[in-house]
Amino acid sequence: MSTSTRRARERANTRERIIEAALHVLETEGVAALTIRRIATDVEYSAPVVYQHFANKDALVLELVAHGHRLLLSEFHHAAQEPDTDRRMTRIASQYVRFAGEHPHLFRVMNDPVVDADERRRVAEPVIDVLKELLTTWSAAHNVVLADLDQACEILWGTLYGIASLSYLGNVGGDRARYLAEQALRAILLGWRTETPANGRPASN
Amino acid sequence: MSTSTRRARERANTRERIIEAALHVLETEGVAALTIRRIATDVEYSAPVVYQHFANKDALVLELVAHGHRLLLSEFHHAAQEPDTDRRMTRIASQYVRFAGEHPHLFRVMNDPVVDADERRRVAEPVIDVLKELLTTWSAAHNVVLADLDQACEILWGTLYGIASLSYLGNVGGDRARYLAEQALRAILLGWRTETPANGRPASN
DNA sequence: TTAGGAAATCTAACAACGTTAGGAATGGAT
DNA sequence: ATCCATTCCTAACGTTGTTAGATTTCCTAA
Repeated sequence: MSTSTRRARERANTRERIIEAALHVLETEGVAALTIRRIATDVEYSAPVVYQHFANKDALVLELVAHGHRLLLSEFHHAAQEPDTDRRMTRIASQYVRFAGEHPHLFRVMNDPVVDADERRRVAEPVIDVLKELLTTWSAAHNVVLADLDQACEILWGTLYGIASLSYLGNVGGDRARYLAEQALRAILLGWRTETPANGRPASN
Repeated sequence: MSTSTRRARERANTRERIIEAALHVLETEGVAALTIRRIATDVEYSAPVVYQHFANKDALVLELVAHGHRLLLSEFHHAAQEPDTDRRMTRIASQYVRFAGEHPHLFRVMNDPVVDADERRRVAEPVIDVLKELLTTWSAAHNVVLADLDQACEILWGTLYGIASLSYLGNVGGDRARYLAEQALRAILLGWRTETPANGRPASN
């Protein structure tokens, strides 16, 4: 009995070590260096051992994607402590772009079509929920009635992703991208506020 | 003499056939099917022949990316014929997202980090120039003085790319993405207009 | 017309990849 | 001490991008 639990513990442990090794390779050397053999070497095993813990490479990468979203989520939670509703939004935007700049390779696999669309949406959900929550309190604070919260959130999410990609694809520098995200957010929010007259009629977005 | 020009013509011709075959494979079967051997087979040559026309696979893919941008540019030119300045902007936004939906695999390689960042920026330039031009006439028509045109353009470009990616990554449907892009554009432009008071003082974006 | 040489093309191979099969070692239970 | 399941490794398969070397094709020049 006790031996079987120990074995399970060891299994879970090496599984975790594989994920950590993969994450380290990805972050330090990029997606091209992320090979099964390389990971196996780093954890001092032969390549097939990896397949005892993950069905295939995509399943392992999915774990990295999930880790990335947890990381992003924690940074969002940190940024969400800002009391001012408006500054809170801009800080979220800035933080998202900063994340993309600080973890470019991770950011890449987090938005790579090779990982299944449903799985990707699933692991990204908590992050989007935070955005949705912040957007709700923001609209309440400004008496803005958004006709469709999901839609507004998707616009924000898409916009942030696009501008973050701008830097990650090398079109603009990281600092500028952060500034762009803040300005884009400001413009969008201002647009929504303007669409809602003082009497609080639902905006048509 | 005349034979050498004929040879050059034949060379250019097979080069073009390779590009067309590659484009066809990419659009119909996706990036995974785009292999050198497959392309060579389709043009009825052996694989090494491809390397007489392109230094490596990336150089060939870059040609597809350039083609994609030319295609996008022509659709932009078509959409830019809309006389109304505001509708022209929304049509551009809509058209961009539509392009991503109709050419998903092409859209993917057009924004793939495997192709060199400088080259990618270079082939995308004409498209961005159209966007910049449209943005200029729009701001003039509305007496909006944008402090930094490049920045405004980058925000637009990033936003459109982000929302197009939303559908291309499977987060939202194609029709909804097009609508989202229009709404995002509307909000941003409205935000910029609001930032510029009636007297035409430069907006702080 | 034919000998020579450049250009074009093919076959074969290399290294690296993801992945699987089959056997050897390990180690707790009877 | 024996058995059996788990763990692990070596070897291999098929595919990828890419290159070397041989072979064929075809124009040029004697």
